[in-house]
Parts: sequence; structure tokens; C-alpha cells
Amino acid sequence: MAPRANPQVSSRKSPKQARSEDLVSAVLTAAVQVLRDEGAARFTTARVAERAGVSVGSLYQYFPNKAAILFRLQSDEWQQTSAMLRTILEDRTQTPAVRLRTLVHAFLRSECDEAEVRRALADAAPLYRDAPEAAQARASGARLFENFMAEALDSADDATRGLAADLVRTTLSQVCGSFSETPRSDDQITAYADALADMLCAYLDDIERKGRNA
Amino acid sequence: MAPRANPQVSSRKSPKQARSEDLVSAVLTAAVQVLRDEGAARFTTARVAERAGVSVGSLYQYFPNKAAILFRLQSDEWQQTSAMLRTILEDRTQTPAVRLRTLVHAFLRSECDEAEVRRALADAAPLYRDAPEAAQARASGARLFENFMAEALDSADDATRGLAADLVRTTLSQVCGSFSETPRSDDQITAYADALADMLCAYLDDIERKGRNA
DNA sequence: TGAAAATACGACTAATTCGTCAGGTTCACT
DNA sequence: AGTGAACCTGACGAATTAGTCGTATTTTCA
Repeated sequence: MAPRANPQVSSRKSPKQARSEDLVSAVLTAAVQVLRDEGAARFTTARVAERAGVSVGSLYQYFPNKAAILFRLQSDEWQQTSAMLRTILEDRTQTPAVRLRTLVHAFLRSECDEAEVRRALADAAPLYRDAPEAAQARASGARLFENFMAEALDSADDATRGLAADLVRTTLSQVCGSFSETPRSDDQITAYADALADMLCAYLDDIERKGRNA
Repeated sequence: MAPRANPQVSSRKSPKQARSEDLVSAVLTAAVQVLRDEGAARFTTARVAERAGVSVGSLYQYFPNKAAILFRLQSDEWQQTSAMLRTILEDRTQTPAVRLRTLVHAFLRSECDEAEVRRALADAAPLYRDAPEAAQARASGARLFENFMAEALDSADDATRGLAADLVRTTLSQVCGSFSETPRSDDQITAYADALADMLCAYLDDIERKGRNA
């Protein structure tokens, strides 16, 4: 009875940790499925555990509560997105405007893939958004844009630059999130990304123009 | 026993409807309070009814379910916002750019007032967002911006105009919503609204410039 | 092998929630 | 006052959920 999730197949580290790692990743995978297939409202520990082929008790041995699972999912997501943003924004071989355009396309595309999971995760946000680590993650994302702006806007004052960094970051994340809430074709995505990039670039040009005239 | 909510004080219409109207508005008022003071997660029909000085049974005589209360709140909100947008956007005595700037300030300000209620209402969105009437309301908001764009962007083609209308509307609503999630001072609001207006105006200018050069 | 430590199990508890319904109250009108 | 319709009440049923805990299984290592 109680068939366990393949104890022999596991990227062996110290054997001690093998079972737990398998269990944790099984839970996370199952959590994504439940979120996608059932939505935030039906996301329960029982359903996640069942889908993971694991008992609730075991689940609670590795996650202190339901919110922790969701937060972990969001956190992993942020990590990935951050890496992508960093790669694009810090590529000095391209002009800032080109980088920004590339970024918008990549970001919007990635929001539209996996849109269901993201929406469900957003619906569940009230459960995990006040986690202490969440603020840190947001701050590190903000720094990325501030550094970019320092390079892209050299003739603007600090206040303007800071505001621009905030506005561009917020616009990107919010507008792409909203856009991806309804299913989209490839062409729609490309066209929208171009328009959004146009808007952000026009804004940055405008700031530079004003900065030089002052 | 069973003290009723002031039957004698009520803006007399047909006496028949007086009680029900009082009850409905008492429920709506209470709903806003519960949403503000307790948040979306603790928004229950029992709490709303208690706060309204009314029994759950009565509440269910005028609202088919919990979601209907929330939808009604959101709907009233939209109505008000729509009216404001229309007034500003259709004021032909001002240039489009000035109107847009005025709009951004007004909208951001109004989002920041009552921010708690709005946030809670947004958290509860999964419960009412698929209501059939919601789509209608969104469409009517979209038309407002399309009409404005038809006036503001005369040298752009239809596709560009449509995309711009969508993008400007989405940006306004999403970015202001996100900004208002944390408490803000008056100065912060003004500065952010100016930056956002700069961005949107720069975008429209850019479109016009490209349109004339084509 | 055998025993202790680590891990997993899943039935269960306590709490909360939505919405109903049988019965009481008030109103409009005679 | 009397009558029926409209309205209100709040205890209650049915469902769901988060998280616990005593027991069973597996692993480790002497």
C-alpha cells in the first residue's frame, strides 16, 4: 500500500535528502497543475497532496501552511523572470532602446505562456503577498530598472530617473499581466508588444529631450 | 424586538418601495465598510447583514448571492468613473493632450481615495468578474477611449488608433491601481500623475509624428 | 540483523461559510 | 378590528477547509 513516488529515481545527493527533495518538487509540480486546472478558489492542500501522490501530513512536513506553497511558486517565478530581465537589460552591446524593446517582447511573451497559472497565482495573491520576503524580491526588481535608467537617461535628474524607473517597471508588469488575461494569438502578442515598446521608448526619448533642453 | 432600520425615515417614494430601498442601501453601505475594515477574505453575508442591522434572510431577498453584492458595488463604481472620464474626455474646449493630463490626475487621485475598498474589491474580483454584465461595462469604457483617439490621432491608421486606445486605457487603469496599493502623500500622487501623463502624451505625439511622416 | 531515528500516512477536529426555510411581524386597505 | 400580502428573522443544514496527531512504514547504521 501507499505507493511512494519513485524512491529510486532521484538526483542522488546525500541519500538522506533524496526523498524530501522528490516530495517537495512533486508538491510544487502538483500545485501548478491544481492552480492551472482548478483555479485559485479550489487550490487546497488536500487536492495538491492527492495530485502529488503524497499525504497531507507529509506536505505539512515541508511547508508550514498553504500560503508557503503559493509563495514558493511565486518566488521561483520571480527568480526566473529576474534572470531574464537582467540578461537583457545589462547587454551593453545593444542601445538602451533596443534592449527595452527586446525586453517588452520577451516579457509579454512569457506572460502569455502559462497565463492560466499566473492568473490563478494572482487571484491567490492575498494569501501570500504580505510575506516578509516578498518586499525584498520587489526591491531587487526595482534596482534592476534603476540601474538601467541610470544608463539610458544620462541628462535627466535623479528624481525624474527614479520616477521613470518605477513607472516603466510598473507599466510593464501590470499592462502585460492584464493583456495576458485573455487568450491571444501570436500576431496579437507581437503587435501589442510593439505598441507598448513604442510607448515606453517615446517616454524615455521625451525625458532625454527635456533633459538636454534644461 | 427586531428593531428595524428606521422605517419612518426614508426618502418617501411609493411607500411600498421605501423599506426595500432603505434595506438595499443599508446593505451596500455596510458592504463597503466590511470590505474596508475586514478585507475581502472576511467579507461574508453574515457580517454584512449584521453591520447593516438586517438579517441574512432579508439580505438574500434582494441579492441572489454574495457575488451580486460585490458586483453591484463594482458596477456603481464603474458608473461613477465612466461619468468622470466622459466629462473630461469630451470637453472640446481643451486640446487632447490637456484633457489626457487632466484625466490622469483625476483618475489617479480617485484611485488613491478609497484605496482600501478598491483593493479589497479587487481581491474579491474572482467572485464577480465573470458576470455577463461585466463585459458590457468594459466595452463601454473602451468605446470612450476609442472616440477620444479618433479625435486625438487623425493622421494614424485605424489599427494603430485601436491599439493606442487599448494601451492607454489599460495603462491608466492598471498602473493607477497598482500605484494606489500603497498609501501615498499628495505630492507623490501629483508627481506620479505628471510622469504618467508625460508618458502617455509622449506616446501619442510619437504616433502622430510617425503618421505625418508616412 | 535489529533497533532507533526519520519519514509518511490519512482519519479526524474545529472552524467557517453560503444559502434556506418555517414561522413571526408589519403594512395597506377595508 | 380584520385580512391577506409583503416582508423580516435567525437558527440550521450541508459543504468545505486548514492543519494536527497517533500510528505505520522506511531508512540508517552499528
